[in-house]
Amino acid sequence: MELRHLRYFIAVAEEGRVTRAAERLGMQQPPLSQQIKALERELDVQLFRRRPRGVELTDAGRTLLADAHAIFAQIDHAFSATRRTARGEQGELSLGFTSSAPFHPFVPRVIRAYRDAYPLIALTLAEGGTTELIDSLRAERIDGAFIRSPIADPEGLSLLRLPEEAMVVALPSNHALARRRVAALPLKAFAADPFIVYRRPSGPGLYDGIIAACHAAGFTPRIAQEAPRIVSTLNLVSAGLGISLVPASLQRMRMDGVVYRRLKGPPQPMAPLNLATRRGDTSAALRRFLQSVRQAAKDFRLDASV
Amino acid sequence: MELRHLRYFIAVAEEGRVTRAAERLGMQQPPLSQQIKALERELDVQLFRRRPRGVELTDAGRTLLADAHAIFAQIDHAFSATRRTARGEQGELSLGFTSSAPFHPFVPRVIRAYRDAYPLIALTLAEGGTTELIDSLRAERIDGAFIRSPIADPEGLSLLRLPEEAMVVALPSNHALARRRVAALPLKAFAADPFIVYRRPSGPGLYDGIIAACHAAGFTPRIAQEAPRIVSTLNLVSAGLGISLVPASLQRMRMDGVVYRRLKGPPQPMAPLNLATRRGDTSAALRRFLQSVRQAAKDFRLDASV
DNA sequence: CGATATCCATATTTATTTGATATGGCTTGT
DNA sequence: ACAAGCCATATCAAATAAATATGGATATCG
Repeated sequence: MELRHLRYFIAVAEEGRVTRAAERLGMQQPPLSQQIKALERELDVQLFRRRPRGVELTDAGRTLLADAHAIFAQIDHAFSATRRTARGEQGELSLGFTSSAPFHPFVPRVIRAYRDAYPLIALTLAEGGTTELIDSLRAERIDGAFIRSPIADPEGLSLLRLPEEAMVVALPSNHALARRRVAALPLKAFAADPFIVYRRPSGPGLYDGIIAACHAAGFTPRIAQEAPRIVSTLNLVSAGLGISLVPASLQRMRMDGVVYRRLKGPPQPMAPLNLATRRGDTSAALRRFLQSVRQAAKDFRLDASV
Repeated sequence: MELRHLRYFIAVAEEGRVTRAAERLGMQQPPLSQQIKALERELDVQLFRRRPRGVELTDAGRTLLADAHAIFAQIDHAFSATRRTARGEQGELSLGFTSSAPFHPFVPRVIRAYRDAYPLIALTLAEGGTTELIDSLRAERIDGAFIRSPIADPEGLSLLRLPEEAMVVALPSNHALARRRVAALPLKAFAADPFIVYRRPSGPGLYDGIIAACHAAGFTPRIAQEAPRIVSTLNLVSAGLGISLVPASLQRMRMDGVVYRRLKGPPQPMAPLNLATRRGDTSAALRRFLQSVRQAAKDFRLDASV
């Protein structure tokens, strides 16, 4: 059985005569008669009654005709779904976030834009630690990950730099400098404070940037604690264990006992934002997402410069 | 596009290598590669990524694979539905009844047997006057009709005689003979009574049989009323307008003011039962139904003789 | 590290199958 | 009775699918 048989069958059934159906199909009558007969032979069912003035569907033929239309409709559907998938307009995309990434306004903005542009993509979002995200990326459990810092071993991965943001200092609210109602403080003012830093088990994280900024400010910070995630550093600050430098967008996370102050540079330590993907990932959905990300980054910088 | 392309595509997708898929399909590798490429060209979509160790589905290919299975499932379904229809195991059948027919135990029995044997046939049942039923039959609104009497113009129709039943007399309950608690009475006892007979606008109906029986009993009945349906004669009997002869099965219709008495023949007037169908109706569903009817008639006569 | 095996792609030839042409038989309407 | 319309069959031509032969790329093994 081939689709040709069904196509011919439909034409004959609808026209009621083989000759006219052959015209409609752009062919001659005899081969059409043969193909219809071949279909009947394969099904072992008489589909038409041959009448002097044409042919007439049998009950069985009527049954087949109804289903034949449905079959072609389904094939059309399958084809357009396949094409949409190839164009990246349909399918699935899994994205990961490190805990602080969603605070950066760029991230929710690009997700929103992408969802609006490609509503047929089923988007899966997952939060996780940077190391875990990179593993998931390599294992193809996710297709992209918003992370802060560059990664130690970029082998096979590709990193897209996104707009970075300033860091601010998070102080316990009973800190001497927290009482003063100033908008910004120089980094050097915290030379004596214990620092709580975010450093993941392997790799640099934001750690190096902070140390470097302190050095540039003329002191070596005293590291009191290390926390595995940026968000958890705030808990330690709140407990009064020290101060911390966190991305400015974290200020949206209001927390009892924590006060934020901008840093009056230079040096102005910055928190990067990156999108990690697999190098050589051919997924069209991802390709579209990267387009959206690049566009959003351009728009974002434009907004910021205004 | 032909189904061949989809068949080949499924084989390659499932095997993961063209060579092995070709073996499974009983063909060589090069033509298979070509057909896959032809499918990709028609869709204008890359379905596989060629790898050194085989081929790998793209996202678009995965989409198509899922749908391809569904397409073949639907085709299988269409084919078996067509075959079932051809065998008369699936489809539709419309039957008509004259009002008194369903009282004859044969009729519900054969309907039940047929429904049990062919549950996939959607059965439509309709009641109507004999003339109306015959018209419906000719117009192909129904496929068969259970009627009592032979029909005037059997042109193009076929009549199957079914087990006939005795007629009984229906008396008003205040009739002199109704008071006497006898099981059966001779027809001659009603020589003086006004008769209510069933006669349809055209054609003989049961009328002729009744008249003939009376003549055989030695009198000419006095016709007081004619009623268009057998059942409505009972209303007239109940009203005391006369007596009527009705099929014995009508006794199941208990009616205030009506008493039934068997007739002590000879002569014993009989009520026939017939199944009318279109001559040359090729419907397999009808063919099966006629089989069931013939079988049921055989069983019925066997039961009666026991 | 070179040799080999594996696998897919391309080119060419062969085989199959589809479609076209010619023709005949049947039914209906004039 | 004859002509027109329609489908079936037989034969021939064309298109297309499949087979064979071969080459190129990449991993596997000695």
